[in-house]
Amino acid sequence: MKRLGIVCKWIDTPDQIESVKPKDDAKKYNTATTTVAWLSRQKREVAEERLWQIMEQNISSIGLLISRVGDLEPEMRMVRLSSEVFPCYTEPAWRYFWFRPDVRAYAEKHLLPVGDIARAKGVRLSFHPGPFTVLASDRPAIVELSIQEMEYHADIVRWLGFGKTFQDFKINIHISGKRGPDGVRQNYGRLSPEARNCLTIENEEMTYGLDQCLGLSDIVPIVLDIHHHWTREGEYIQASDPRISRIIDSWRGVRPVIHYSVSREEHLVGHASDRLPAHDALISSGLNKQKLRAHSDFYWNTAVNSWALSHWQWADIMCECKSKNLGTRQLWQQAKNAGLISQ
DNA sequence: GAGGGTCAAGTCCGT
DNA sequence: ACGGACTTGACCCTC
Repeated sequence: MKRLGIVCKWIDTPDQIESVKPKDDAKKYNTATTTVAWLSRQKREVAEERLWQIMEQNISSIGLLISRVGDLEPEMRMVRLSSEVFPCYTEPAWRYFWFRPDVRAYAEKHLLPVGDIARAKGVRLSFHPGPFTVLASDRPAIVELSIQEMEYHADIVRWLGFGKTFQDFKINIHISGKRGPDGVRQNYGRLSPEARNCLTIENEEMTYGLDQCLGLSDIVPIVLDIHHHWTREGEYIQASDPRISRIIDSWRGVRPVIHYSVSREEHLVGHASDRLPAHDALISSGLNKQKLRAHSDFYWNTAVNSWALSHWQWADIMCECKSKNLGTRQLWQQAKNAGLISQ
């Protein structure tokens, strides 16, 4: 099955890109969170009560989200879960809460049925820990926190009943740190088996591009972000490119996932929506890479969409647009119109 | 309820 | 030095 994925959030209308209001129906599909600052201002009892309530609410919301995604057309049954399922899990002041036996017992009991929904409905799941997760950092303390962050995600994966086989669930991060690919390689061995089963590495727009990521392809699958690659190299990489077969090999038989986003339309003033933007012309017109990085709300350029869909033959496509499921459906519709979806 | 300030964390680029 | 981009815009508080 070929899939297009949805990232982290469910919305019903474009105005919810900004924010989902408390009484919006979409609220129930999305995770709640809190802040360290707010928790620290409360009495311990109040703070713990809030964390417990968020735990219950978020287990419910990811269950509803996965279930809803599982009712979509088969080609859209893929969703990235927000990292905020259990907020402050790796925050030193509140970590103790999440390691309380009663909290873990609750998580274990109630997350497994959520994972069962995903398995029953064929929903492909993933996480994308935040940019603070830097296994290749040259600062040892950051590496420690990053391993904790990976293990936080791995705990949830395990409770959901995944992480048992290679890439039954994806936890994707960047290289990012000064130690580069070797830093990832060295710390890879410190991860739990479940975290290692899930780990993938994605190419960045600025620092570590596809070629450097491919240096890790013997231990970890490579997630190609085609927009990052375009931003960094100015190249519309083609499915026939030899590097693609190296990426496919890194997934060892599992269908790869790539990421697809497009630059914001307002940064490409007056650009036709049916032509591929020319990277060199944009840069020489004074647009910097910073501007090219920012993700659009919708998939406004049909030519870029067609190029992205040309990769669908070999990979599932995670749709990183601000309009979330609305943008995923937009791309799905273009795929259907192009005859890429049967019936 | 709306609006504005605040929010754990790394790393980079551009001003 | 600092804002903003990536990662999840949501929460909290005041009016």
